[in-house]
Amino acid sequence: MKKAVPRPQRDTARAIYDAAVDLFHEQGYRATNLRQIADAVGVQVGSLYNYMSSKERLLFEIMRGVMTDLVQGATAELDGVDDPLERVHRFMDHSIRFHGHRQKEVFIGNTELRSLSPARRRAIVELRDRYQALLVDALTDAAEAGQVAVADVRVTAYAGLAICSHAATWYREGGRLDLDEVARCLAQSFAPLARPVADRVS
Amino acid sequence: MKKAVPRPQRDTARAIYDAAVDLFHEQGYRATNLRQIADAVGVQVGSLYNYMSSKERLLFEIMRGVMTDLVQGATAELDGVDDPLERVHRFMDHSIRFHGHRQKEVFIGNTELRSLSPARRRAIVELRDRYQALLVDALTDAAEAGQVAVADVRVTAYAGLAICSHAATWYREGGRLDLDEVARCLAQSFAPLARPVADRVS
DNA sequence: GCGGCAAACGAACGCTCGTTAGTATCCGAG
DNA sequence: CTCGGATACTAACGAGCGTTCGTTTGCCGC
Repeated sequence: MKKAVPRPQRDTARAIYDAAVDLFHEQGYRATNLRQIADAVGVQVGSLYNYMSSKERLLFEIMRGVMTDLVQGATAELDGVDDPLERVHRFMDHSIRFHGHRQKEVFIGNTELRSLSPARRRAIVELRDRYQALLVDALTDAAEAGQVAVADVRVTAYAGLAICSHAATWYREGGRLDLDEVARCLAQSFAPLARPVADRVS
Repeated sequence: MKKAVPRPQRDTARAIYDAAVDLFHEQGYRATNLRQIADAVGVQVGSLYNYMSSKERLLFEIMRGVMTDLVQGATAELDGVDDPLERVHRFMDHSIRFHGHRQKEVFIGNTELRSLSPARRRAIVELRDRYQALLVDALTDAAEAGQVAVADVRVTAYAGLAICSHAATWYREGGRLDLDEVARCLAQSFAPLARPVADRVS
């Protein structure tokens, strides 16, 4: 009677992941129900449970995946770079690009922390803290080396992180500027990386 | 049998508003149910409807209130100030303070746009656009006057706005720094407002 | 004192949602 | 050819939620 035929060549697990990313990004985790995800995949609700153990677990996988990639990417980017200010620059550049490329997942990661159980939230927060520490440390070194003058390293770092994560909310691929230009302009908007403007009036 | 006694001197409408701000901020709009709000107020669920027409309307009132105050406050702050760069400075300073003082409401305003019906969302977006335009315009003037060198005015403005709104997510009253210090440090982290550091290496 | 109104109560409705269970179908290994 | 494991389907449960409704209570002006 009904076609319980698995579509050939279809990776359902991946399709579920992608649909969840899209919908969580568009509507938020709480506002998205599993029937919407099932529809997007082209499957019945119950079938989702062949691939996941719970809705919250699905959210967690998304967040852990993107945060892990973010930490590893930034760490790799800084590897072998000694100059502190250059480290700050690399961090910002990589972060902005990452937030542009994986904007939906990053946005979910920044937004849905509250939707996780305490234990899972703790795991994500730990990744986030490791990521943020990379900038705080680089900035601290740069300040000690006299490369930048900041009133407070931690607060300044928050400003830099804000610039990066905010990009995930407004950047659109194919927009007026490409990611290269956006990354350059945003990085320069962060005071420690601003080129000294010789001709600046006062 | 039951005490249907209105507590004397109690402004229930205000109590509902305050409880909603707290809970929406802590848990998000979707994750908060009216029974929690009623509990916080000390009232039964049904009684809430003596003061509001719907849950979404309550959210809308919160968002409209804070966004209106933000636009008006920033506009007043810039009134009579002619120097473009000074306008940028005033905007940032006021915004950061506002985001610190009314962090819960502002956070809700930045976060729960998705939870509004299209018509209500449009009203809030319009307020937000007016607020953002203040910075974009000031920055444009400053660039044209040669006071700052920016690769792209709009993107640079987004960086400034990011710094302000992000403050609502991490600033805590009574923390290591008071709001004055935070405002000064954050504003200086925004490149157009960074003091030229004469002794900066390279 | 009495009538009316504001404000609160308790109970219920109707719907949505995450999750589970039992069953059917297909494919590949033996 | 047949058996078993993936994978999908249908159906349902049970809890939670926003909202409505009829009733009750107490205060205030007449």
